[in-house]
Order: sequence, then structure tokens, then C-alpha cells
Amino acid sequence: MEYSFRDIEKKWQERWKASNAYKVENNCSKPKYYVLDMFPYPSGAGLHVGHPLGYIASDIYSRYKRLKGFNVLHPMGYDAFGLPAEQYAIDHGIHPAVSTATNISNFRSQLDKIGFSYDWDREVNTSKPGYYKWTQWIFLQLFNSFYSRKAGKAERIQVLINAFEKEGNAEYAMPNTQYYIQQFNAKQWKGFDEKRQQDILMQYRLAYCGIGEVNWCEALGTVLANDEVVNGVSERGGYPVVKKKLRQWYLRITEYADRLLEGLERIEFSEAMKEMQTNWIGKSSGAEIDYSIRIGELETTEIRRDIKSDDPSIKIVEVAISETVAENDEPLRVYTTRPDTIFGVDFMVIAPEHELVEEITTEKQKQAVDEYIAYVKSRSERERMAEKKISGVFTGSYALNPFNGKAIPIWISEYVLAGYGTGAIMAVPCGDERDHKFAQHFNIPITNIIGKYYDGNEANPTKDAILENSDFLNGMVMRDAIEVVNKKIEELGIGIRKINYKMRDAAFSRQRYWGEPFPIKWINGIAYPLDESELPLELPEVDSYKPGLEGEGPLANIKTWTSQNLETNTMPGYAGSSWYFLRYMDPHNDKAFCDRKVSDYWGQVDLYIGGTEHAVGHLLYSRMWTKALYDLGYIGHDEPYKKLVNQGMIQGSSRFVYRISFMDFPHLGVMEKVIVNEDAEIFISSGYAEKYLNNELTKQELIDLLNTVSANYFNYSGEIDNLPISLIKLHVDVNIVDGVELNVQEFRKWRNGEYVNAKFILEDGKYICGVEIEKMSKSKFNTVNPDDLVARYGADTFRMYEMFLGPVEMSKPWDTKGIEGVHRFLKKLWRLFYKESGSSQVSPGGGDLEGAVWTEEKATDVELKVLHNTIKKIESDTERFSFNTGVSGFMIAVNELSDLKCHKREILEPLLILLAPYAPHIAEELYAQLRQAPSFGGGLGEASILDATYPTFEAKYVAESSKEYPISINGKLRTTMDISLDAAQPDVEKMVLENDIVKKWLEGKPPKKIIFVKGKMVNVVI
RNA sequence: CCGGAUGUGGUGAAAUUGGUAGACACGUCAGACUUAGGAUCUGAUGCCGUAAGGUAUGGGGGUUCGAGUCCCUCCAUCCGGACCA
Repeated sequence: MEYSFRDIEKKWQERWKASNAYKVENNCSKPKYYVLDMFPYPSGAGLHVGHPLGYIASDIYSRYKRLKGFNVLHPMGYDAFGLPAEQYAIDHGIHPAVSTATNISNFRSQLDKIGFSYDWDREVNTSKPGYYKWTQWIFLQLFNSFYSRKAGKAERIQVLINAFEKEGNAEYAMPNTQYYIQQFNAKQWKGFDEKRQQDILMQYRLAYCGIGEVNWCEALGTVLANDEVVNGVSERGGYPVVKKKLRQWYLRITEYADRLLEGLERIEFSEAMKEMQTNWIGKSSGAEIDYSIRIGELETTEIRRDIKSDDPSIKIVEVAISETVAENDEPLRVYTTRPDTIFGVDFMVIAPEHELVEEITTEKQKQAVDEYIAYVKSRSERERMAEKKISGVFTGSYALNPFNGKAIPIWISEYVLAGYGTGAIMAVPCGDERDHKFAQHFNIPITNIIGKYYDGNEANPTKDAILENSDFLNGMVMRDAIEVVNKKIEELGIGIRKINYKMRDAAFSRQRYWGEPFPIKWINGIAYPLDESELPLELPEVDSYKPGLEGEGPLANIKTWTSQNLETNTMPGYAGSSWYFLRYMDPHNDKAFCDRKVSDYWGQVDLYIGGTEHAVGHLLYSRMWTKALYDLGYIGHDEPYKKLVNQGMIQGSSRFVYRISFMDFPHLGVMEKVIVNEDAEIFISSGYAEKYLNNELTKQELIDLLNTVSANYFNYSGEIDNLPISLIKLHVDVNIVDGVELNVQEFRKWRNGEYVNAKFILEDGKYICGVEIEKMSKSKFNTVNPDDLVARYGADTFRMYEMFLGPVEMSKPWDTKGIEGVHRFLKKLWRLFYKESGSSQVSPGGGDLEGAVWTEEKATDVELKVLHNTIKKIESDTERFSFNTGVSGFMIAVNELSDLKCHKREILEPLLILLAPYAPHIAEELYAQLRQAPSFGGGLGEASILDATYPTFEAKYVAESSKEYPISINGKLRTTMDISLDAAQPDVEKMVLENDIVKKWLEGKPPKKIIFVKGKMVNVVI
């Protein structure tokens, strides 16, 4: 009987479905294990071979854990809201729900062919009202709570209201420091009208509404995401994009910054991933320092001091303030992480948008400042980042160093960002690269406070230097001086310690249709949440998916919607995916997003597999939601994912053909002299193409080659060197290329016969394609569809080959050619059970065992050794997600058992159980045959291999008494010797010195030393 | 610029703790069987060399009896972040 994978896989997929083999119960006495794949967006393009990589890895691990006696939750569903469906709707007028459903059904059928062990009863879809009801519900919880810094967790907004009524907000500092009321007492609070009270509460809510900037594209009439804006214009169409202030919803994730950092220490993410999240959060500690300001012109004198550097550009300026100068009421507040450098401050820089700019600009500098601000406004963010021009202008005013009164000029420059810190910095050129460049550019004298650490040419951001020119800090190490200055500024009341974060609150609204509606009504400018009983607030039908006026979403066009005063924004893509791992646990619950008892049973996701692209988006948001739900008492754990494994990308291996072209632009003038006599395009094989491109093939030789396929293909009357001939490199569909050899028949049919008349210049009778590794994408014709491979080799082969390619975490190129090796392995495995000849019929009952060769004979020591080595290898490889070496472990086992002609059930049955997670169909089929064949002593019952017991490794079967030791001379391997494992050093030395090869190298001299590492090696030093 | 990752045969890769570099495959070559082979099986295969041997894990240096693995330094490729004071 042959290995007939098509019948076997179809049969078992149907049977597993019929028997609910993958159904998972929430009530189970077994220990739980939760394996999760990152939520896919069901795109219209379908799956290519890169997508299922992580799914296969997680499926293997899930099946393995099940065999190990765990109750394994391994669900799948769809993150179904999102822009592509909406864009498709705009372009084709098809409702996103319709196109999404089509995509999902394609996606599902592709997944089904690969034989995953998902419990499809638990499938979720974020765009279904039954799901987004709970997304809206969680949003309401976030809306109705705030982050209590006192308690270090989220609490109900009512707690805050009670406090305000009793004592104002003295105990609860306002998180939004920009709001115009910062402090109030109980009496004031009670005096506020409802609008103002609600405005104030909005400054505290975890989900809140504020004013934010969006990318507004007038021409397209829509708001664009950051990645849809390229170089200041829209990606589609290239229309100008401006920043526009719009009402936006936000999540106050910044309040969780510290806990998000702290949580990283308790979860198993890769160091790289933790690093990325840490950088994104961007915590820095420093101080805010107030400088009083003097507006007006000063008399300055430059004094050379005794500075160690010889560089004349290092100057110390002393500034005398004239009597006529006015003091500004408001001080200049700067944020610095290096208060120790306060005596090295040579100038201040404030952001062009800084509120003090107007007040402190002097008459004399006004024109320059205005011009500069106009210039900055004209530049897009992209321009600012792309061309880093040093630019800035002096305001005319000075800040005074609070310790010694030194006057420091205040500049404005775009290199200081309004949004970070206080939007103002104290510039220390000797210690900061950008400050240094700025000082050099504008010829601002530089004070050296770090002596020899500063060479006059480049800033040195060290913390180890000993301070000089620094008043009371002189002689101190910078690292220690930080604390000294911090203390001092607090004593003097001129500043405070301050912790800053790069992370901003997360924008949580989109001006789009295809997303969750906000359960919010706006009445008289106040946001009122809907009652829970009104959920889900369902998306209305629309006639057009075009946006509303002034950057509002499509919902703004719907009378029935706006007449109810409902919010017209919708939630962003990450809303539904921030909590989906909880819904899988209890997907049909209509009383709660997830029953507390159920979430307590399943707890954290034990293993999460997905790509790095979600490092700072989804992974941070879902961590925050989990923490909020935990704080509010809805779940019992505050980190969603215990362990994260990042899968690498599968790259495409593109193939190219080289077309002869007479369209060489610099030679257009001579084109008339070329007459092409034939309506055919000539393609030349890559070997010749490479040579020609590397100038190893002359034009004449190329022409000779052309003439071999088509005599008088063209006439040319001019100089051969001027012949405008070149090669055009074209992507060709990898599916019509076998390895690197182009299937020329298929090529002629490709693209509706575009190349039907193509002629080829071959090498050894073959057309060889060029190869390049690129991202897998349709436009590069390098995508490979898993369906085709499953049809040709079967799901088991496909699964194992995806794993065999290399480590899951690593990116690697796809090469279809290698799949043969894995397929051969499965066929070889099959031959341990069946002779090739005979019927190829599969009979469901297992009655047809024609050609079966397995026996009930007792296994030999050698066979048991192979088995137990394999058990050990597969178990440990699977545990550490080293699936590629696991597959090779199976190959080694089957190779060895084939060599031993071992057909014994005692060996083969455990082997099948080991294999079942990797290749479930063939394992189940052979297992069923093996156990049910009466004539072979079977009849062991119909139990599925899915719930078999994982074999146990026993060391006694693999014990060795001797080892082939490598014998090195001076560290270089010269020979090997079989030596007993209990041999001691003296015996070994004796044996080794008697060895002929060792003798030869010793040349009669005694060795200096012999190193013997028991069980490892021997090294003779001469 | 900054941060992260990765560099090993013609290709994908292995080497888990510093101890026989290249397991397992693909490809290639030779052979067997066959009407046939894009089936199957056997053997060879890092490079130079007939061989002995030499040489080899991106380059250079170091530690060690011994380095793909540890340290220093430089280079290349890929992926993120972009002026964060």
C-alpha cells in the first residue's frame, strides 16, 4: 500500500471534525495550557507560505502539550475591523461586512487544509455585534474610571467625585497638566456647573476625549494614518497633508507607564522585545529647573580664562546685565536629565511653539523671530527629520543661572520639541552633541566643565568626568553631582525632580466607518455614556463610506445617527485585539465579556506566538487593558502573556528573466538605425546576463548569441559600440520556475500570453533565472500559496517542511525545492509499515492491510536505543521550540530504523506518538492501522492518537560503555580512539601515547601535557 | 544618527555547558534498478592538494591546552525608532 496522503488527510480531517476531537472544555481536572496565535486580519490576498509558520509552530506545541496531559486551549479568530475592508468598500461599493465574510471563509478553508487543532466553536470575530458589545462595554469601564496615583491602580470615577466633593482635588493631581484649572477645593467643585465638572473629570478618565492633531488631507477629504503620509503628502495620489486639530478619543496609557515597565520583569519576552517596549515608553528621570528671565539687551564681555584646552573656540563669556532690562514674571522652566551640568549651560533653547516666545522676544529680534517661526511652520515634520539643518534664532532675552546669576541667551530652534518635557532645554555644548553643533554653528562660546574629557571638537556625554568651572560642584564626579544639584534646587525651591516619558497617550478614535461605534452621546458638549443595557450599539447601514465634513467620520452623514447625538468617530483597529484572548475563554457568554471563574481557570496565555511588528502597538495596548481590567476586579492577572515567541518572516525568493531591449536612453539618437525584424522578445539566461552586466561578455558576443536563436533578428548600421542594447530584469512568477530553471512553456502562457512569442537564449538547454531574496509580495511574483503545496505534497509534509526551514524566530527565504526531502522522509516512514506494492486503497475500517510489514517481535537493544534517543531529542527540541532540529531528529530515527530493517510495533507505535504533533494525519492513520489489525495482534481499540500517552525516555536504553574519543595534538584533531568511559587519566594517557599517529607527531619526544576531559576529548600538548 | 538582530559549504541550516565544525536536508556528481524517470535505492560531496597534509565559521586582534561559542575592534546585511534634552 502506498502513502496516499490525499485520502488519509481528507479522511482524518473529516473524522476529527465529526468527533469534535478539538473541543475544549472549561471544566477539566487536567492542568490548563493556553497557546495563542496573534490575531490575524483576514485580508483579501489570502495566505502565503509565510503566514502559517507561527500557526504550525503553535499547533505542534499545543498537540504536544495535549499528549503530555494538559487541557490545551488553542483558539483562532479574526480581527475583522480595519481599513482595507473600508477602502475596498469605498472603491467597489461592497459592504465591509460582506467582503470581510468572504475573506474569512477563504482564510478558513486555507487553514483547514493544513490540519490545525483549533477549537472552532470558540472562533471570535471583532466585527460581530456579539463581540463588539463587550469591546464597547470595556470602553465604558475605562471611561468610568481613572488612574489613582495614590492607590497605584485604576479606580471608579465615583471615587474621584466623592473626593472632589469632600476636599477638591488636593489628593488627586490632574494628569493633564495643560488644563486651565489645575487645582480646586470642595467648595469650588460644588460651584462648578455640570459642563465644567464633566470637563474636569474628562481630564482624569482612562478613556477620554481631547483635542489632538491628525493628518488631514483636504483633497481626499479624509484623515490619514501616519503610515499613509509619505514626505508630507498622501501615499495615494500625493496630495498635501496638513496637521489639523480635531476632537479625538485617547487612552491614558501614560498613567500605566511604570507598571508596563515593571511588568516586563515578570514575563518571558525576548530581551530585544523588552528593550523595544522600554525604549518606546522612554522613561527618563531628571529635574525641572526654573530660570528667571531678563528681557532686553545686555552688555557682554568676553574673557579668556585659563582653560586646559588650547582650542581658541572655547570661550567663557561673562555678561553684565544693564539696568534697563525688565524681569519677566514667569520663569523659564527647562527639563534636564543632567542637572550636574548646570554650570556648563551656555544658552537656552525653547521650541518655536513655546508660549513664552512672544513675551520674551525683544523689539530688535522680533522680525528675525517671526521669520523663523514662519519658516518652521512651512516645514513638514518629515522635512524636519529628513534634512537636519541647524537653524535657530536668538530671542534677545536672557535666563539667569539660579546659582551664580550668569546670564544665558535664550534661543528658539526647531530641534527642541514642544511636546516633550517643558519644551525648553538648557544647552550644554561640551556634553551634548546637538547643543555642541548648535553652538558651533552660531558661534556661541562654549564653557568646558569636564576638563580633558572635552577636546573642543566633539561633545562628550560622559557622566564620569570630574567637574570644573562649576562653582560648588568643582571636583565632584558628574554621576554624584546629579543628586547634589537635585537636592539643592529643591531646597532653594527653584526646581523639582521630574520623571518624563516619551510615550504619549494612545489615540483611540478613527474618522472611519468600519470600526466599533463609541457608546457615547454628546449633549451640550458633555459626553454621556450609554447604559450597559443599550449595548451593543450597532453600526448603522450607510449609503456611502465617504467621510463627513471637516474630518468627521462617515457616521456624521447619517441623520438617524446624528439625531441621537451619538459619537461619530469609531474605535481603532487595536480596540478589539486588546482583549480577544479573554473572549476565547468564554466566547458565547452574553452576560459578561468573560466569566470570572473561567478566566481564573485559564489565566494567562502561556505561550503567545507572533511577529515582532506588534512589539509596541498591540502588545502594549493589550497589556494596558489587562492591567485596567485587573485593577477593576474583572480578571485575576495583570499580564496577558506569560511567554512570547517571535516568529521570523519568511522572505520571498524572487526569480528574474532578462529581456533584450533596444531602449537605451542615452542612445536614443541611434535608435533609428536599429531595425528589429521580428515581433519576438528575446530573453537571455542568467549566466549570460550576469556576464554581460559584468562586462565579461562583449556586445559583439551578445549579438552572436542573439543570432543563434533568430538569424537577422535585427539590422543595425552603426558602430557596434553605440548599439543601444541593454538587458531589462523582470520579475517572473516563481511558480513557473523549477528551482532556477524557467519552464518556458508555462512562461509563454503566463500573463495571458504576453510573452507568447518569447525566444530564449539557453545555457545547457535550460533557461536559468536570476535569484534575489526580497519580501514576499504579490507584486514581486514570489508568493507561494500553501494550498498548492498541500495539494501536491499533503499537509503533513507542508507542516514539517515549514518547520524544517530553520528556527522559528529567524527570518529565512522560502525555497519550494527543499520540500521534496521532507516528503521523501514521510514516504520512508510509511515503508517501515507497508511494502510499496499492492492496493493503494484506504479503507476506513482499517481492514485492508495489504502489504503491512510490522511485527510483534521483541525489539533489540539497538532498536530501543534509537527509539529512546529519539524520545529524548524530540521532547527537548519541542520544549525549546527548536522544531527544525526536531524534524531532523525524526529523519535520523527513520533512517536508522530503515537501516536496521526494524518493523516492530514496540518501536513504531511510540515513534508515531512522538510524530503526531508534527504530522498528525499520517501518525493517526498508521496508529489506527497498527492497533486495529487483528491479524497482527492488534485490536487494541479505537482510541485516537491525539490523546495517547507521550512515551517516556529511559536512560538505561541509551547508556554507552565506551566512546570514540577525539585525540588532538595541540588542539588539532589527528585521530580518534575507542576508549572505555570509566577509563581514568593514567590509563588514557598510556593508551594515547601508544597510538601510532600520536607517536608520529611526538617524534620520540615526551609530551608537555596531556589534557583529558572525561566523556569529551583528549588533547596532547607537545 | 540611535537601538536591536544576524553573518558558518553552491543553498536552508546543525553544533543545548569553551571540547571531533558542517548533523539533517536541498542541489550537484557517479552508480544500481527500470520501457521510461522529475520514482526508488547506493555512494561521494567545505575549499586547495594525486597524496601526506594544509586551510576554513564576515575581517583583524586577544584570552585558553583547546574558540563558531568568551573579550576587544572593525566591516556588511536586515529590521525597528527617529531630533526625547
